[in-house]
Amino acid sequence: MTSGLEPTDRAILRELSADGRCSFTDLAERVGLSVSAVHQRVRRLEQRGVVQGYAARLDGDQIGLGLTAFISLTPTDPAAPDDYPQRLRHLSQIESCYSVAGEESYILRVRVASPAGLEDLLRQIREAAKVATRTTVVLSTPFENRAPAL
Amino acid sequence: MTSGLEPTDRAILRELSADGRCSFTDLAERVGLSVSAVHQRVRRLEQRGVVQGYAARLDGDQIGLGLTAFISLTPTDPAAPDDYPQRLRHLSQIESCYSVAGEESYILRVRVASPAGLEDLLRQIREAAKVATRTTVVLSTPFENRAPAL
DNA sequence: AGTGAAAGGGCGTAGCG
DNA sequence: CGCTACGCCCTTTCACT
Repeated sequence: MTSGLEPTDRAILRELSADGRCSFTDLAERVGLSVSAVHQRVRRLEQRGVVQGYAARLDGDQIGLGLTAFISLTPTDPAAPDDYPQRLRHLSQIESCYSVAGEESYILRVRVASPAGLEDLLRQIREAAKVATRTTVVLSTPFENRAPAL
Repeated sequence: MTSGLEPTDRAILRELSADGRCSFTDLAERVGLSVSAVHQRVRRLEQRGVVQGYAARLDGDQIGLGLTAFISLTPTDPAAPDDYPQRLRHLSQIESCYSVAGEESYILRVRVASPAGLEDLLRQIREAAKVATRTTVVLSTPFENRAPAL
């Protein structure tokens, strides 16, 4: 049980992680298979949900979202129902939401335009979810979202 | 100064964030432009570095990397040079590396197969970078890497 | 499950408004 | 900077192995 994934599929996933817009023709060449065989395998990987989708990676500075931060959430009312993701989903500045073990309950990764935008977002988060927040500002990002080790 | 980005470009980026493999023909239809005009704009966005690339989003469980964690780094030797990203880059389990303000110096997002894999990775990180680590294990991921608010 | 061929459509460059 | 035009390449399917 290595992960129920064949070497060929892993090679395909490696390529698509590095270049999500790679053509089937190139893909076929790189993994040493015919075009139609690769096509079939990619469709199966998509249907099984191994490939959940494709996304462009954008430069935060250039799209006017130059400030990244991590926000840890601690519930203020221990009796409240745990529906925080639902309560926070509408805030589009929150790009990722993780439920975690440890002192805090959730970790959010957010992107905003400025300190003022961060202040505003924190206010909205506290209001929507009734939580205490702890914020860690990102100064720079040496690397991000690298391709996983397949 | 909204961000030096035209509404049309923002529309294109929104589409490519949601579906990175979207054809130029579809893209043109959705943003209300001709195919070649869209093509030209996308090329410019790529050249300017606004679009840094395209990647497939993979299901961690199904690729044998079902355990995600955040690892905070604190230097043990205050006099050591700050070249931690260089020292850690070769560890492919580390998908993201952020330099942060606050008590710790760096936050890493990592993906491993199991608790044993996490233990092994922590050992390698301490060895390579001479740092103290604080690890927060992810229990579940309500949402991740959503398209930014353009 | 992989191959090869064939039909259809998208890609990408060119030239012009 | 956007549109039309056109040739090439890629995508997608099908019958065969």
